[in-house]
Amino acid sequence: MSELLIVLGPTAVGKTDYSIDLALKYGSPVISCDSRQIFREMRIGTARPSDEQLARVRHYFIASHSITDNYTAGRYEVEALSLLEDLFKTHDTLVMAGGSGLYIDALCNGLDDFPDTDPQLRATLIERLEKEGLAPLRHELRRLDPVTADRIDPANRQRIVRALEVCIATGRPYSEFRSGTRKERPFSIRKIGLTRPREELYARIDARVDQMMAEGLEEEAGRLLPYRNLSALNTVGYRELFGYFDGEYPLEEAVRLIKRNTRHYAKKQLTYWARDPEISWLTLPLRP
RNA sequence: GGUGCCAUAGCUCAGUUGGUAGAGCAAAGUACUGAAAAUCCUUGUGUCCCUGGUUCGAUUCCCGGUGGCACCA
Repeated sequence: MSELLIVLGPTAVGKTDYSIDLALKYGSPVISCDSRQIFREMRIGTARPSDEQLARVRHYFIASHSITDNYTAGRYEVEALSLLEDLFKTHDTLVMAGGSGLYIDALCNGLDDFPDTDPQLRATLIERLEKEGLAPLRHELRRLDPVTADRIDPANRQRIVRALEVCIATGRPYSEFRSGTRKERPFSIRKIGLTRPREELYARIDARVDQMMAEGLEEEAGRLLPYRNLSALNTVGYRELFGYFDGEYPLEEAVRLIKRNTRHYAKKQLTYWARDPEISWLTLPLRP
């Protein structure tokens, strides 16, 4: 009986407006599924819904956590699931919206039950990575878990560190935890994918970046500069401005890079979802 | 009007001592299980400006043309 409608799509496609309309239609709040809008310290650069939009419909997981929380997809799965359980007591249909593919997958199918790992362990591994390079870590992973070592691209340091941290923390290979089974959810799911012609999407991205700059993205990024090492700040729109603050290039180059990297991000999102057969795609018309 | 330089991928250019060509950027495609707006991987056929000549063979050398730039009048 209970149904979850998930509005997904590339950045700047128009998810916010669409999901608010849908939520109003069903009397539902909007549950956000966005790994960056979740942070209260990041408003302009993440294109958080406006105060007017937030006033029209109750939103969850918008500005609800701090960049210092080290938020993860695993935590989102737990928190969002528990929220849904609660809301389904009083709603038949709930609307979720967001662009973070891994978070959506975590919620729909569940992540495997990896044990918690010590953040200190990851810090140690990253330190080794910086000092010794990737090769020793790759060899260690091959020794501890050849299956995963074969699966991960040899140059992908982030995923090698992650797999290694699980192997070391548990004493068992990372691949042993990967069951590949989907978790049952006590509600049905409908995924609605929003898309637009590529050129139109890119034009919207360019326009939105200009808009962000006009709203004071530079000032916001400057305020967050002391936190640049947090993974939350490893985000399009902020990292490019940090480079400008460092004197690596002029401001207009930073803006060009933000536009380019946002386009790349949108394309990556489309690639990620292209293989998901559960999505019903909807090509949005030009705005009147 | 004269002289010189330039014309090669969407852009900026390199190159071929004559055997149909390759970098950077842009772009496109791909992978994805607790950093995911992250992190990785792959992809260059293009009338080498046009006509004619030399040559077995011309994008390359030569004549002429067209366009651009610079300098001189």
